[in-house]
Amino acid sequence: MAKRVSTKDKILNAAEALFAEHGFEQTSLRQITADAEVNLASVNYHFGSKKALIQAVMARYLEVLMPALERELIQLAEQPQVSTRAVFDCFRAPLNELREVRKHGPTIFLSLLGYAYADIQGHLRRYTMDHFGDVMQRLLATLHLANPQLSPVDMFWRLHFVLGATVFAQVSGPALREIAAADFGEAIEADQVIDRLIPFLAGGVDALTE
Amino acid sequence: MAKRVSTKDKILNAAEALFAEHGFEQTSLRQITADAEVNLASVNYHFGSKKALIQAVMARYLEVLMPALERELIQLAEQPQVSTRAVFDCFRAPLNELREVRKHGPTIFLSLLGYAYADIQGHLRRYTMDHFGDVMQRLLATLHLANPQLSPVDMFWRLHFVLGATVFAQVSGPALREIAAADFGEAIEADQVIDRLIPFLAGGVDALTE
DNA sequence: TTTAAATTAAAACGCATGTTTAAAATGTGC
DNA sequence: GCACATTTTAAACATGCGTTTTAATTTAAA
Repeated sequence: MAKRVSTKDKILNAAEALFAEHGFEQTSLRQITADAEVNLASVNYHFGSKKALIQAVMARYLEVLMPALERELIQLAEQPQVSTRAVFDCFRAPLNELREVRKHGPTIFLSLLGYAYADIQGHLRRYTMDHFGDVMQRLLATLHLANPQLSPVDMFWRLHFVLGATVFAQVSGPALREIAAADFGEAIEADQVIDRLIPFLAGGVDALTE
Repeated sequence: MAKRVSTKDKILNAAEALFAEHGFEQTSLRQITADAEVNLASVNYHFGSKKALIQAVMARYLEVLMPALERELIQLAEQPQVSTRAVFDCFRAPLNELREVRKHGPTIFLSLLGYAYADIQGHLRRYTMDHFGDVMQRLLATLHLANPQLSPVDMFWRLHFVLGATVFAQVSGPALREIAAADFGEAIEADQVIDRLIPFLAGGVDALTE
């Protein structure tokens, strides 16, 4: 008794898996529709274009993550003391909530975000900026609470270094985990990468300016 | 009296500029040969394939940077004390030497490196790993001198976070500099991004493990 | 100057992409 | 059960890509 899944959802599920593994540009509609076992034309019928499909895939996660992250940041800002580490820890719970979207939601989303950011010139920059813009502003403000000694422009740059390390670690994650397992005999899960990442990021943001 | 430039060099120059701005996959041979004002087929005639052209573009910089970086790292390892910051400062002189290859050599090279790394699945991963492998080992070893309290696998991950932040900062650099200039009225040069980056990286590597 | 090699040039090839079309099939409300 | 809207299907379309081919041209050696 297989449960009926709509063509639209079949496409979204197949697309997000392929996008997370190979990136947006590297994934063709033919691969997606083959995996989803639907007709090629149904993507354009249901979503209009590949661009719109990409945004729909991202939206499923953003609509869960963004309100949760904003909630955490607002809550943190009410504390008398705010540390850089506490700011980054704000991401933990919202990312974990993505598990409700999908089992490996946190990993998938971060991979997608990585590819979205890597696609510098593309339409995704504007799209993600439109959705991330206000949260980024709040992030900057909260980080400034934690590091009042850093100028806004200093914090701007460090926040983007943080983003860079994060999305890059995630995109390179599978290959790196493979290398690490081979070289150090220590296989870590994808989810644990962020545990290694957060202390690094906090240390970088807190570093003294030169 | 215009100086004669060989077709091969015209292609290399046009290709590296387009690659650094748009990435490897996003740049077509037709764009390159149009900019270089040479025939489309000359790329395959002189280089054999687009892959080989990409490698030739990278090689011009790698052949200058790698020996210089190795020299610096060897020299540093002879010191009685090695700090993380000192390790990253080892990159400054070798990167600056790329100015002899081209005026904006350091910036161009880091952009190329960013795209090379972003191209996870591609042939460039193997190519760059082949050329970077031993230097990466030396980097790991030198960083371990600076941070004996970190385990090799910890250092492995942090080094890749470093790489991620670096290449991402460079690829996103132009867009970010634009935003920074608009939001903070402060336009910084591409070369200065690395001055902001190095303290961040050193702080991240030196951070306490959780 | 002649002859052979190296280079440039224009055109086409084969392939993959996103998209559109038009007909067939399915579902839905009366 | 009919009529209409929705969805699925197969095929073709238009475009851009890296590459190859073949001939013309330039260069260099004899």
